[in-house]
Amino acid sequence: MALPYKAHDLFLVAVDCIIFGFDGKELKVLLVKRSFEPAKGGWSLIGGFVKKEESVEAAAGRILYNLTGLTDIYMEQISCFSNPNRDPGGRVLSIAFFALIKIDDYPADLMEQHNSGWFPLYKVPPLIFDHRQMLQMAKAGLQAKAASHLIGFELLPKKFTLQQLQGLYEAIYETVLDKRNFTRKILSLNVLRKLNEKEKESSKKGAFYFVFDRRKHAKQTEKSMMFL
Amino acid sequence: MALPYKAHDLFLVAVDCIIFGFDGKELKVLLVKRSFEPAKGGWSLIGGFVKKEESVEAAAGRILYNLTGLTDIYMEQISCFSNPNRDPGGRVLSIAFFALIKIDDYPADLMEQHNSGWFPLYKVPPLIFDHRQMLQMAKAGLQAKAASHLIGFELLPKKFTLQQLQGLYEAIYETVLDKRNFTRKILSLNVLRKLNEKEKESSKKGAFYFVFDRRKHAKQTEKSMMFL
DNA sequence: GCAAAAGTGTTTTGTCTACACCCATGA
DNA sequence: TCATGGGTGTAGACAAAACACTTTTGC
Repeated sequence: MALPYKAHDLFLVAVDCIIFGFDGKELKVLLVKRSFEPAKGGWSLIGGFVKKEESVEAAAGRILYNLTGLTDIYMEQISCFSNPNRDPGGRVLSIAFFALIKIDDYPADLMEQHNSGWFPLYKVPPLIFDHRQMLQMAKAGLQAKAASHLIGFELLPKKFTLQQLQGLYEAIYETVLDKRNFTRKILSLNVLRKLNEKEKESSKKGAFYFVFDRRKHAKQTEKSMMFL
Repeated sequence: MALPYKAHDLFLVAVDCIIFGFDGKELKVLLVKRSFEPAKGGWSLIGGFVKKEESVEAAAGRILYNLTGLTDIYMEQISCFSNPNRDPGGRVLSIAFFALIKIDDYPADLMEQHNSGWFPLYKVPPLIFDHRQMLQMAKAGLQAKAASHLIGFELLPKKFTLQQLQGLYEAIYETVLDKRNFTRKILSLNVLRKLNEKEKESSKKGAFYFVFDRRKHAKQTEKSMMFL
């Protein structure tokens, strides 16, 4: 069969991933030092080219796996970036994704190996191409999503204290929340299970651990998570 | 200079536009009968291929202009659709946009010329490829955006009555709103200007026209528009 | 015994919801 | 004069915001 779409322009298509992590205090983004031209040596989002036989989602998953060794990473498409001059190396479209990982799941040896590093959002170095803009949109997308869906847990260890959870939301929204109001609200969502175990690092008294309970969550109709 | 990105796969890239219109009663989407293979004769979103020297936004604008003769159409990127089998005619990525137009701005003669037609959202015929899925996402995107931004006015004529405006939000959210609560809320946003002129078609008494006042709007901090 | 973080309730405020009648007009 | 849609206010329920002290325990 003759291909019906002759005579149209062809594009290289990349994906770039804004990988967020949370260290208990700050929201951070994972960047790599680019190892090839153009813009070799510049700080860059994690990216790569899409292959013909895969979707862009599959490509993002593959690239994240290659970098981190992790599968089933929470991921969401942000936008297609397509300014004709965005990449001096060629005519490349890029589909940006944000991804949420538990910061401890990304082993330090891989960080060295890939020349990558975590940067707090307010200390991000100059980025190549339009990656700064991608980061801005990813941050906005994360805020929007977290306002209505319980995605925060993707950024926390399996068990966490309420104060860590509150700190995460404070980091995402760059705001300060009232401890009592936050506790009441999050518990009223009925998606947490309290463990009989305390985190004793950061205080003498110790704070109870909680886990996100998917069973409970499935039973809830999603309430607003707007903490602002 | 040698191109640094050799040996990566190339893609055709299309844009598809979900064009919404509002006739005073129903939210509608503009579809065309496809005039070429594959899927010739099937109902399709309005689309076309992206050219090398333009962004996807520019491509969408060009395609909308070619179809409607309109410029400065409100438009928002939804998502990239990239399933390898989505288009039997070739390996085509598509970037979906939703677009909002004032339904009367699209002249009837152009509709005939392009074999296009307006369909209420609950009476959409089977669509080609993944266009149904695009439409679903566009609808969700419209609802999400309209909840926090005053984009509804893009779908209404310059002057409109409060009942038309309410009808629009009811159509977008597929719900029924209380007239008094709606009136109070929308007027409290302080973005409308009441005209000294009445619409007398649909009632004996006549309903005052309002216009969206961009000056007032600029002075407001965007409040929630959630009417649900 | 004291420093440091954990945990816990009440009051006030504002917002959302539900609800029904009179008005102006053209036919 | 009557049928039609236009326009308007209030009370109750609920949710959000503000706010401070006691508890635990390792040092």
